[in-house]
Formats: sequence, structure tokens, C-alpha cells
Amino acid sequence: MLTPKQYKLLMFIDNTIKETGCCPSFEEMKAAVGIKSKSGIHALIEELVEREFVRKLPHKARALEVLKIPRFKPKDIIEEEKKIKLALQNSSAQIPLYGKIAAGTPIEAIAYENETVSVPYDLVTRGDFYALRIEGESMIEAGIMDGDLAIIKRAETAENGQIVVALVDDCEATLKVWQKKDNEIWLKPCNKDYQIRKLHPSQVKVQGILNGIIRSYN
Amino acid sequence: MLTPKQYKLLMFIDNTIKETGCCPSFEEMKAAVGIKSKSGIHALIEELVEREFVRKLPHKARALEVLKIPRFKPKDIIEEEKKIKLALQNSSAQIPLYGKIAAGTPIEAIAYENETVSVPYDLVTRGDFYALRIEGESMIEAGIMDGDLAIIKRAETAENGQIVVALVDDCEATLKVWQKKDNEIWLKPCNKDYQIRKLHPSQVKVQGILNGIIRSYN
DNA sequence: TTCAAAAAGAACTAAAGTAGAACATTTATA
DNA sequence: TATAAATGTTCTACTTTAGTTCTTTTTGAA
Repeated sequence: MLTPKQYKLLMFIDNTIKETGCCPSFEEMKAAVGIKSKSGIHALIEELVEREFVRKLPHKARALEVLKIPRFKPKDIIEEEKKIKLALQNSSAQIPLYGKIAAGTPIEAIAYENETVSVPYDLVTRGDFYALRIEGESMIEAGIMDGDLAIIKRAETAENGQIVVALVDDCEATLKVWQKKDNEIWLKPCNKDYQIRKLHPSQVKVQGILNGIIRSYN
Repeated sequence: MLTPKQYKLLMFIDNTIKETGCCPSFEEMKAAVGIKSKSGIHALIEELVEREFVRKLPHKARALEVLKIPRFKPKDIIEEEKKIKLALQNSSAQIPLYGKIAAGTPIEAIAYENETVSVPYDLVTRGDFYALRIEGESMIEAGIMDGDLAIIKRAETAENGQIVVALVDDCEATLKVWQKKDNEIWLKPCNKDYQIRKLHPSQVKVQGILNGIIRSYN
């Protein structure tokens, strides 16, 4: 069994080699493991060599080879990973803000390029997400208000009843409830004052599915 | 296993062979790696040969063979890890979740003690915040739905028109629009089916002002 | 408090990288 | 095939980066 430091160092070496193709130097390892002196790294590596987790090419610099990874992680590492998981849940992610989208009459979408917004991480796990600013009132009965931030998951298909970003005739993007009826697509607003749009499937493309709403009263 | 220069050269050789079909000369390698002398290239190649990454056909010019290149992690895993790192950096704020609050009939508030929720940091700058889970439909016309997470900023007073957490008769907490009329406080729901409550100022205390909504469709 | 293990730091040794020139070999072609 | 041009090898000298070894300091557990 390795000590937490040994394990951490071993994983760092393995990771660095797999990511960059070359072996890290002692200086780099210092930073990664959180040790201030090279001699500490030296000692750790000697341990790893003795236990045959790594091999040193003699009289070479930056010449370590990882031979194996232990099956069991030290307790401290497990603890740490749990903490990271928790922190991840309590953290936010950056997703691009692509502009405004009509919840009423369709307006510009995919307008701004480099803006991003931060959203709680657990709203955007697994998948590719972006945000749109809601404009208009057509989805008001679904609790989606003018000015809300819609978190959209990129998708090309949708299930009936899902709220989607739909591109109509390759030019207007709109947020509506998706419903496939026979050979028609219905885009249903959530506001009595708006009409359902009934379109031929060839006219409509799904660009994403509504995954969340963030509103700020600031 | 490799030093950065060795790796760079190896990749250059490998790429050149794959692209042009023939091995680059030392002069070309010089330019690619950023070295002014051929002897440096020679030394690098000797190292690569020793580590069995390339093979030299003896007595041939431009006759190197790449035997192996370091194997990498799949790109999507690297992407995922980057995402996690970013997410950890953009970690959001923790605020206590104090329980459910009626947006209909008032229910328990200030119930749970140690639960917290995470919210995007910019929703909770300046001030003391807590969260409540919305229950009921009384604020539905304000886009506040059953199950939404309400981000509340602690406050003792409110302006007319603000949505507040109001404590009535020291026992029921409720989320309503605050309106002071003459010598009465009006707590206005946002739902035609609910009545405005008109109360004497001594009966009502402001406990906070609605600052944001987070909804997840997960 | 005491002791051992871990870490820090300094001083040192070794390897990697750089450069230029002279020399050797291979390749193209006159 | 003779020869020049292209290519590769070896050597020296030097700078920078990397790794080792030792002593001192800190830390943490008995």
C-alpha cells in the first residue's frame, strides 16, 4: 500500500506522461504533490522504484516509466476524491451565452460569440450546454419569463412534451413545447394569447432541449 | 519517459513521415524543434534510439523509422477533466436551505438546519442569503413554480412591489408581493385564484427579499 | 517531552540542451 | 563514375536544467 503522497505522485507522473507525452521534472512534481523541496520528491520516487511502481532509466533525466497503478487507493485519497465530488456539486460551470431567443416572436439567436455565463455544475453534467436569454412571454404559463436565462442541452431530437429550441425554416429560433402529431410538428407556446404553430417536419429542426432556468431579480 | 525536446522531435518525425512519406533531414528537424545546430538533433535522435522510440537504418540518410509514440488518454477524457477543473475554479457559493415555503398556504419555514445548496456566485454577492424551496402555486404568474428554489436575501424591510418572505403572526411564513397601503400591509399572491391578504403592520415581519430563482428540469 | 519520520534547504553532480566547426558519408547528376 | 551538394557524425566548449546527497528543521505521534 502506498502512502497518500506516493500515490499522488505516481498518479501525477502517469497522468503527465499520458497527457503531454513526456516525463515531468522534479520541479513540476514538487508543485503537483505540494512539497517544497526536491529531496522530498527524490525520496518518494526511491520508494516507488523499490516497490516497482516506476522504473528509472539509469543516468537519465526525465526518464521515469510507470510500471503499474495500485488497485487500492489510500484512504486519504478516497476522502479527497469525495470532497472533490462534493465541491463539484457545489460549483458552477461556464457555458456560452448565445444570445436571446424569442418566447414570443422569434428574434436573434446564435448572435453573441464569446460571452459565457456561469451555472450550477449539476445543471450541466454530461452533455454540451449553452444558454439563451428569454425574450417575450409566450412560455409564461410554464414559468418562463421574459429575461430568464434558459439552460439548453444541445440535441437534435426531442420527445413529445419537452421544451425545445426549434429552428424553423432555417432562420427563426424559438422556444416551444415539442409535439409530433402524425406527419406534423406542433410547436406549442405556454400562453393562451399565442397560437400553436403546426409545421411540416422538414421545416423544423431541434437545436436543443431546455434543461433549466435561472432567474435573477437583481 | 521522454524530455520535452525529445517528444517534440519524435512527433515531428512521425508527422512528417506520415504526411510526406519520407523522413525529414536534420536541417528540417533543426527548424522544427528550434535548434541551430545539427549536433543537437543528433544527440536527441541518439536518445530516441536508445529508448527505442525510433530506429536508424544503418548507413542511410533520411532513414529513421518511428517504432512507437507515447500513448495518450482519449481526448474526451481530457476534455472532461478540463471541465471539472474549470468547474472547481468557478465554484459557487453555499447558502443554507431553510426548508419549504408556501407560495400557497403557508407551510414550514426555517425547518432544516444544516442543509445547504449551491448557487452561482453572482446571484449572492453582497448580503446574507438563504434558500427556500417553493411549494404551491400562489406565485405562478410571477413565474415562480412549485419546486423552484428561491434565493432570498436577508432583510427586515422591503419596498412596495418586491417579492418578500413575510412572517405573519410570528408563525406562518409565506412568499408574496409586498405592498404597504396606508396603515395596512398587503401581501399579494400572483395567481388569480388566491386572495390578497390585508394585515396590520404589527402582524407582519419581512424576513427577506426574493433575489433569484433556480429551477432544474432534471 | 522525546524521538523518529517527513520535509526543507543548500551544495553538489550529472544530464540535457545549445552552438559551431571539421569531418565523413550518402545521394544526385553532370 | 566523378564530383558537388546534401546529409549525417563527431568533437569541443559552454549554459541551463535536472537529479542527488547531505545537513538542518519541522512535525506529529508515543
